[in-house]
Amino acid sequence: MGEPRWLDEREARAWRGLMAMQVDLAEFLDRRLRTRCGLSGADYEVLAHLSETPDGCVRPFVLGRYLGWEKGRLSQHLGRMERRGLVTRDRCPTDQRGAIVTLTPRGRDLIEAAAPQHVADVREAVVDHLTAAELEALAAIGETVRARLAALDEGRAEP
Amino acid sequence: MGEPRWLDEREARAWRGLMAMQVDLAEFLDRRLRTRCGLSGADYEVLAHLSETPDGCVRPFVLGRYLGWEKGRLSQHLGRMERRGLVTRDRCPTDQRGAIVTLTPRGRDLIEAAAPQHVADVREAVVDHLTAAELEALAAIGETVRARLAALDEGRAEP
DNA sequence: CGCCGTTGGTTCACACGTCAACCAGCCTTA
DNA sequence: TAAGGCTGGTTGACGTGTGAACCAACGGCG
Repeated sequence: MGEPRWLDEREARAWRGLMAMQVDLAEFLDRRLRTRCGLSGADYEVLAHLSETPDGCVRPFVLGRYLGWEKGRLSQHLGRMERRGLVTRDRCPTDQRGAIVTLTPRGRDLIEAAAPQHVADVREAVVDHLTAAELEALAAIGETVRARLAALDEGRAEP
Repeated sequence: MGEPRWLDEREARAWRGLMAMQVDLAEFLDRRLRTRCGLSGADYEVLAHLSETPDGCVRPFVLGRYLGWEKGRLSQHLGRMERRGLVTRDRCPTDQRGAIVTLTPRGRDLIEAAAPQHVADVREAVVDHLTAAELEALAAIGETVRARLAALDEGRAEP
């Protein structure tokens, strides 16, 4: 490998901007969600997906694939959410190994109260303050980067 | 409050792009750092800052302010890094309360090996695949959003 | 049918972040 | 100089993420 190619001024500005924004943004959204709705970001994602299914129930492995979570994490998180009365877990009738997660009324109330709040937060912090061109750029950048990351991960799956 | 203003197609694409990129990117960079250098992202930040000081030592509270970390977190993290031989902690001679963190030779070796790797990862994943205009947009977006967040936090500090 | 690899989930040990309580040393000020 | 607030730092309880070990049920194949 040759000598390192450090970032130039423009590149460093963009990179620092991205990283700093990312940290602050995550902290802001999480804090809002936590203090106004009593939900963590993770809770929100789970409830949001659950509330979008026709009958408010999913197989955990489907949820896991959708969220991109490891199964251990999902299992533990669902356990905590169950203890708090946000979801229930029952044995799946058609596959005796597995479970089926269902949104409780309380869970549904919470997510339905949280969702508009959350969108408002997103607007307040980001979306409403960017130009159409910037929104476009953001989407394009996101897609480019994710494509790169997917390509880089390619050579990692199979030995 | 009125009815929620959901995101339209363009806004949702930008938002999802940003969120997904953020998650994947953090995971990628952390994994690279972890597997190639044996460092977590947090380790890297600490070591990087430490290695930039003239004599490789800092007061923890300075480090904490720079990184934006709570002091409890910093204290515990430094404890773990000390156990791993990356830094040492001694009593500060001029302020008997406090400590002074110093980079060990091993810590310096690690960060000096990790830094070029990390920059290469950043290039590989992001910087080298964006246009100059996109880099500019990213920096501008980051600044806009951080300014918004700072303004929103304004009304939170004093009761 | 019975074996065996795969799949869905749980659990454990550990690393990490947050928050609040706590302590010792500093600094002002009466 | 003693009192009291502030500051730098540690600790502990708790919630959360990661990785591996583990278990039971499914499903294909001899």
